[in-house]
Parts: sequence; structure tokens; C-alpha cells
Amino acid sequence: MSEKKLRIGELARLVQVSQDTLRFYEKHGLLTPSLRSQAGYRLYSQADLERVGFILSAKRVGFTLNEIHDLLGLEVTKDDKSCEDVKRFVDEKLDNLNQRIGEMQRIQKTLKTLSDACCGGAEPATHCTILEALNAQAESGPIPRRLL
Amino acid sequence: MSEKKLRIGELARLVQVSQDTLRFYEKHGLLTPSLRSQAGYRLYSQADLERVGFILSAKRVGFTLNEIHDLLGLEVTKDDKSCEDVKRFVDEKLDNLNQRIGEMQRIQKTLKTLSDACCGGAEPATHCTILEALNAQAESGPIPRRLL
DNA sequence: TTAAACCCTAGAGTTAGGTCCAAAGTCAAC
DNA sequence: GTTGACTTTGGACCTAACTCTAGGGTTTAA
Ligand SMILES: [Zn+2]
Ligand SMILES: [Zn+2]
Ligand SMILES: [Zn+2]
Ligand SMILES: [Zn+2]
Repeated sequence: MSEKKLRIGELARLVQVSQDTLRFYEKHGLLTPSLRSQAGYRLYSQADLERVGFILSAKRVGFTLNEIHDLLGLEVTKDDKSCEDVKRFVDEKLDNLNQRIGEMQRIQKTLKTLSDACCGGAEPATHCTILEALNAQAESGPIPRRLL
Repeated sequence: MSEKKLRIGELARLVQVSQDTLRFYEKHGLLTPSLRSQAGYRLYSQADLERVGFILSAKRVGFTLNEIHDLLGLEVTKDDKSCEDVKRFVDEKLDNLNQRIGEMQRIQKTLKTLSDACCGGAEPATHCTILEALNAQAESGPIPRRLL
């Protein structure tokens, strides 16, 4: 019982990207289907499917395809690298990630504060607290610190 | 005592972007210096400085320039909009942000787990747990669920 | 009064990450 | 045995967000 292989269209539908994108990832060494059919059709395994998942996840959180490539490709040079090297690479990404999460949380707080302060009513937004805050600088005053 | 104005080079140095980038932001309506000198030099106010800060912050957390433009530009159409509209816009971004933060935290966990499991030693990484995990799929096994 | 270090505009070029053909082969079903 | 939905390749094209170049004006300090 060999596992079910997916053709490119099926995989594309499954993970919600275009076939072109999958071929693009292949061209850039991120995802090579584990098999081809007689006719040359790409056949993707479950492992390939999960790999796409990883790629898309990493992409959504802001890794570039190059970084993802490096992450996935660490093993190619494994004989030249020490555990120390590999760990450093991952830890670097991790630091980066932590910083970005922190920044996002700050912006989140800002937006939340703004949103909470707005009445959300149906009348024209001429008095809207959100607009006032965002717009403070247009009146030549500084943007309130809580916005930054 | 009018406030100190910055020329483009000073501002660029201060916020660590190129002068071209500042001019680019201007061309796209994100940041218009509040004043020009006799000679046509851009003069940026403290408010302008803070606006750049906001732009860069928002950018770092993954807003596109278009989104930032919309955020900053809400007030232009304020007479056509209700508080409800404005609040909805912000809440939408907020949802988006929350989702992305969640995803980043998942990846963070993954990387942390990997990093913690690696010995970090100086010997060749042929046995490295990180590489084994990332590479599980290359041996046709699935990537461990904790990686996704 | 001239050299160095700034600034201006317009417009071309670049990179990442796709997206869209065109021409042709393949496979299932009717 | 042909229609229709799939697939292949190669290459042109696209958008976002810069980045660079050319050709010129300005400011300041020696
Ligand atoms: Zn209101
Ligand atoms: Zn409001
Ligand atoms: Zn080790
Ligand atoms: Zn290791």
C-alpha cells in the first residue's frame, strides 16, 4: 500500500496556492516533488504536502523564500557544519522572530486602544477619536506617544 | 522658538533609511514634509519624524505601504465615513494582526523546540537533531507534526 | 571663490515573489 | 477517436518597494 500521490492541481487546491507558485518554488529549490509519472507529471507525496505547509507557514510569518530555503537546506552542507553552526542559525531566526512578535504586539496594543476609544456609531466620522489620533500630526502637533 | 527642522539627510540618518526611500514615501503620499526651504529643500518637523516612525513600525510588522497609506489617510474621506466604517477598518487590521501573531508564535515554538533539542556542540552536524527534524521528509517520512 | 558636502527632479533599473501566456503532450470519458 | 480537463516547458510580464543615475542647483567653510 504505497501512499496516495497528488498531482499539481490537487496539491494546489489543497494548500490554496497556484500551480505556478508550486512550480516556482520548485525552480527555486524549495520543493521538488518526490516523483514524476511516466508522462512527466509531478507527483507529490504526503511529505511534500507537509513541506509546502511549512513553507507557507514560514512565509506567512515573514520569512523570505531565501531564508526558508536556508532553513530547509541546512542538511545539504551538514558535513561542513557543526551543531553549533546549525543551532546558531536557528537561534538567529528565533531572535529575529521574537523581536518582530514584540513589535507586532506593540502595534496591536495601539490599534486596540484606538479601536476601543471609538464609539463605532453610524454618524459621520468627523469627530472620530481614531482619526483624531492618527491625524494629530497633520495639525502640527506630535502623534500621541501611545501611537508609536 | 520654532522647532528644529531636519533636512532629508539628517532625517534619513536618524531613522536609518535612505533619502531615496523618504522621497519615495513622499511620492506615494505617505509622508510629505511640512515645509520646503527657499531653495526647495525638504524640511521635516518633529511630527514628520514621528510619522516616519509610525510608518517604519507598521512596515516592520508587515503592513504594506498601501495599508499604511490607508491607515494614515483615513481622515481625507472622513466626511464620507461613519465611526463604524473607521472602526471596522481598524478592527480588520487588528484581526489580521492577531492571526499573524498567533502564527508567528507557533513557528517560534517550533524553532525553540528544535534549538533546545540541539546539543550545540562543535562536532560535525551529521547527527544534529535540528537537521534530522527538518530533514525527516527527505527520507520520505513526514515532518514531525511539531514542525508545522 | 572654489571645493566638499549637501540637496533637487525625472526617470531607468533592480529584486522578490509571483502570474500569465503559448504550444504541445496526456488521460478519462463518452 | 474525439472532447475536455488535466499536465508540461519556456519565457514574457507584473507589482511592491525600493535603488541608482544623470544633470543640475545650494550651502558652508577654507
Ligand atoms: Zn464616533
Ligand atoms: Zn470613531
Ligand atoms: Zn549535536
Ligand atoms: Zn544539533
